[in-house]
Amino acid sequence: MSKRLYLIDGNNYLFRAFFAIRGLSRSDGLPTNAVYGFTAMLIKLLRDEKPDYLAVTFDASSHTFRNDLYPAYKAQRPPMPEDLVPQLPIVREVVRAFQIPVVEQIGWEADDLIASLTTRARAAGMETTLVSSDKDLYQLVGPGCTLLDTMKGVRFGPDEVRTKMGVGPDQIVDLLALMGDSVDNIPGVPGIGAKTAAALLCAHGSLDGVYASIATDTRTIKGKRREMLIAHEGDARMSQTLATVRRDVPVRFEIEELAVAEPDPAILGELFGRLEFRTWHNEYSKAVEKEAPRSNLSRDGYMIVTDALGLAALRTALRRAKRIAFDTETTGLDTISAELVGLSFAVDEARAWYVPVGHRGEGAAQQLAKAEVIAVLRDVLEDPTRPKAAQNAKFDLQILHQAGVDVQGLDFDPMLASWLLDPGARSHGLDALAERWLGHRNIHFSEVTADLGDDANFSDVPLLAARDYACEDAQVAWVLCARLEAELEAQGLAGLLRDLELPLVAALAEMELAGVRVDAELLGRLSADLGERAGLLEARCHEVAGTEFAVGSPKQLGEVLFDRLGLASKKRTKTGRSTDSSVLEDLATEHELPQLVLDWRSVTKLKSTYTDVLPTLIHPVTGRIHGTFHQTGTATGRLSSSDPNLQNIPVRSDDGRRIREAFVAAPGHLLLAADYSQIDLRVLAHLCGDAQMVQAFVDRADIHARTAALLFNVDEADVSRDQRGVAKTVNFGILYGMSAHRLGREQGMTHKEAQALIDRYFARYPAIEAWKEQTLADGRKEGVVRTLMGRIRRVPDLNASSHMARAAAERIAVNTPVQGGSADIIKVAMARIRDRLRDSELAARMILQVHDELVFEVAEADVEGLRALVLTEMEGAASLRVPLVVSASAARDWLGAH
DNA sequence: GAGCCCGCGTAC
DNA sequence: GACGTACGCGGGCTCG
Repeated sequence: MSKRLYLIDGNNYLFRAFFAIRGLSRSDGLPTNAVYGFTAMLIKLLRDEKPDYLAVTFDASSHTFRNDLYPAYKAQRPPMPEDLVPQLPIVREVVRAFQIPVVEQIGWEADDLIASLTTRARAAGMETTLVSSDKDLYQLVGPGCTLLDTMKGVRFGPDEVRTKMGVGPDQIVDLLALMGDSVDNIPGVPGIGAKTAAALLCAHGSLDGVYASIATDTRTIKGKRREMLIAHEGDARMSQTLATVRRDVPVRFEIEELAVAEPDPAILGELFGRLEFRTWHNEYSKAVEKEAPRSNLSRDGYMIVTDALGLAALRTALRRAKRIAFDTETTGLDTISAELVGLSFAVDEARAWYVPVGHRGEGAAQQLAKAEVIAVLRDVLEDPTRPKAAQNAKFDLQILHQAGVDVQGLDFDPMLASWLLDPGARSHGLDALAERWLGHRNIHFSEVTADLGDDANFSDVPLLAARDYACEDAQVAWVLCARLEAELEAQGLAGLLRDLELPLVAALAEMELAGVRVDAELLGRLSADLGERAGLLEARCHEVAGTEFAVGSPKQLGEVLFDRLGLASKKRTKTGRSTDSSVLEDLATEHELPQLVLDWRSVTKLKSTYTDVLPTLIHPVTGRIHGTFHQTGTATGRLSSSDPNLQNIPVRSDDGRRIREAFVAAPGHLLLAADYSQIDLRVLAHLCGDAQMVQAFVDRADIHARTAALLFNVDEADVSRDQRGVAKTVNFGILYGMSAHRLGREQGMTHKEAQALIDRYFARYPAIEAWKEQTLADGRKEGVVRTLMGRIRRVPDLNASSHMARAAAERIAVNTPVQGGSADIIKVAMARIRDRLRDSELAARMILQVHDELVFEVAEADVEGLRALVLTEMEGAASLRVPLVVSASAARDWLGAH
């Protein structure tokens, strides 16, 4: 295939970009619209067309031979828009940053340079593409030369030119000579436009043909038109010269110098940063990071196992290893339906193996059968005395479980280790960890799957590429284990990983695989009901507002409430006036609309987030919903949940509770829900050791009533509902660092009263304040706060100079030991329950965790057996200064189990 | 039109 | 701005 040269008509594109994109400028006011549009074109061209040779041409000066011939040439041009002028040098800078030659020569127009380069390229056997929309350039179209309008996505060959202009490329000059060009101020012949000119040329072939015929042929050329042609022959002849591009300019570039070079992403990233083109800035800056040198990890020790001998050798190496890092490659991320494609193992920094078992296409014939591989490696994988490690081991455990292997002896997981070291860190992915800790850039998944089709997966990756990718993951995981283990030891976190987080991995893996059964029909009925009510409420909102508006748009709602109806805006958000529920509740006394909006929101929230979505997440194979529990999803030590989030299923409102009813047990089974009573306050009581608070829990008192009694100096038996409510708010407020301002607002009291209440709270529970102060002092000194079981969270802002940042950090520092301590406790319980269930005869599975609650699915006959086991393990998960109390009950559905 | 941020609301 | 931890929806803006 011949080489392809692309010549960009710089001025043409600059002007088009300028007018196509309006109002884009840098924050200091420098206009950047034309630069932006031009750059977008350039990037698109490079990506879509992948030129071999490329140059951008510009007009270098306003005076050319055409002005000598005809001083008025281009004289009518309006001056360049003043917003475009400062962008000219910037565009040149962008082009240079892309390593693309800028071709411009004094005394020549870009068109002449383009024509001359095209001529040379044609002689060299190249294909030229002119990137422009200028009709002057149509004359160059022909063999080996087409014109591309990237903005319209149209490529012009001779046929397209003929269709558009009515004449072929070789007649374009004569066409322009006759019709003229008002933009360039080429006179042409008055009275002859595009249509007439084309018709004349069709009839007579060329300008010369037209004038040769004029004397003899009075039939087709007659009247006024004939007179004008004769009178303006001079103009026509001159116009012809003006419109003809020169193909013989001594352009100071050899074609070879126009070869496309790889641009330096650092330069581009920096330039785009200055221009405030954020997306490109990020993209190229990221590319710079990716180009970081590979570390000294070697691929020399990567092996691929495709025969029995190799497999036996691998088995021997694994049996001799102190620690095995392994990884699974699969057809997808859905662990229910994903198929095992290959296994990789590393036993030290140098040696790694890849065992393909499920590749298709090329090389598939060589690979060992999955059953054979599993048969040979099973005893190593299932041997609890052989330490094994894997990045995000939960996934690999699930995949291997589906393949019939029950992995034992999980000993390390870099992802969990990284999270324990800094639970606030942005990413704990293998690639990020390799960069951060080893300065090593991993082969990215997209690199090995890049050239495969849309339906491709890892099983389509060629064996050698798969070997490198998979072995690297095992190798990097192995090295990270060694590195992070030392780090954990140094920070006193190794025990937390070993005794708490790792034992939890299998529990979570099994929970996710178990999934939860939902009643799709019930959800469907709920959706329909909610949808109907939403429609009625929306119509009523419009009616009451006196206008149609998007009820779900806080912006539009704000306009209706505050501008149209004149209600008072009480609260601001970063971008406007708040319409959140507290505001609407306040406004509800003044107008009917706020309450209608609140009702609409509640109904549509339930529908769009739960009843519409949950049925779509039912797995086709199991008929159940398999959410994900993230072990590294929070900064405090809690789990998080997604797809769906099973930890925020409604329970507080009546409508919400109907959704819980849709979470049901399988036939013959029940759901048992067991939840800790007041676990956060118990942890707080334990941490601070406050005598009063500890006594309240030892007495098994109602903590909120007891607090109210202390706050209001009444007998516990005489505490009113309101008093208990206030005490409850204060109890929780303390955990979160609530301000007196908010407490007052929520409880309808003055700021002063609220402050007095908080002061009295701390006076009654004096150790709480002392503990807070101690926690903050330790935090300031060490930069971290700790939970019961030694989990840490970094809180550098405890020493921040900004008052607001410091106050926020202080709330975090106080809340984290409490929230994290509760998380520690339930995690211990989960791991123990999982182990005990495994050894028991009970037909029961743990299926959900909601921070202080565990939900099990259990055969009806085993409910009592399970309840006893669960209560024992949950209440015994930690021994605190206060008892842990758990209540558990069972029912067909989750709502009933409370 | 995809991707992202924002406001909002659900849970503990 | 003012209460900690999450996830996820729809609206709407930016950028492509």
